[in-house]
Amino acid sequence: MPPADPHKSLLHGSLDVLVLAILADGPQYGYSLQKKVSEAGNHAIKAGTLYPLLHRMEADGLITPTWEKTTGRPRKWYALTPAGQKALTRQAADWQAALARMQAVVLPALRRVTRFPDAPALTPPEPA
Amino acid sequence: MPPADPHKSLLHGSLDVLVLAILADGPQYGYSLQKKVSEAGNHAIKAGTLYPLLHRMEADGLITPTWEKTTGRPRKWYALTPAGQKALTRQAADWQAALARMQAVVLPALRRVTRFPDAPALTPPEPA
DNA sequence: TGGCGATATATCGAAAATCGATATATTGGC
DNA sequence: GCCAATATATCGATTTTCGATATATCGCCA
Repeated sequence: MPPADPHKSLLHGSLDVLVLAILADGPQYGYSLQKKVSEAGNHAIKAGTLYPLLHRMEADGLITPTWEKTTGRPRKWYALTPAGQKALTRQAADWQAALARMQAVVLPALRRVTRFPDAPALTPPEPA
Repeated sequence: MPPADPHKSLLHGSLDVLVLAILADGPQYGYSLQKKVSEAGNHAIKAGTLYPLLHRMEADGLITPTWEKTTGRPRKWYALTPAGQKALTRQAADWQAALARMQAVVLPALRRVTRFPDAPALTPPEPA
């Protein structure tokens, strides 16, 4: 059912996978998701980013909301739907695969550049 | 000197880190970078995405080009500058940190959902 | 009592990133 | 001769994200 997100790939985002993964552990509401996603990603996610994303995932049938009337501002709890669980299975597996490949490139590069931080810049093989 | 990328965070992108990491192993030209980045990320990156990105990184002083007049279309080789090496050190470290935290969320979720793919969706703690 | 920060959801316009298409040019295979 | 692969580049349209703003309640502190 999800119209298969137009662009936006494994390389970017991670936001969708992260939200789905957090919800796999139990329902959360927007504000708590914002905190958890920010903590997991080591970077603050703005409300203006998260809420439209949640609305899109809800429209795609991946998550389903339940309003809770608490004291204070009411909370909108989101739970994974079966479609959301399937999406998580697929997306998280793809994410792992891409991650492993990227690590194979980034880790050696980080080691090299950390060990020899002042090494001279390399030059092209045989530039004209 | 890089104007400290406006938005675009660790959570997304990875494209910058990946390009810097590949160049840490030696110079590459656009087309070869396109292939290598696509392979590493498990997803095809379009030329219309990569070339503007390379121009931006060049403008930021992270990479420096050298034209090579080969038989066929000439190649523009890119090499890491010292600033590019510093950027790689910082960005790759941040990337690792964010990655470790995200893995801590995604891996258990993937295991749970893979092991019990048809488990009933969880419901909010005490929805009104 | 009054103000402020945290909690909580939501929308809007602006800026940035990415795509998809197109342009240009050479080489090699069929 | 035609098409695919190589190779760099730009352009408009779509999508994403930010930053700001709106609204509302609660608790804290002066």
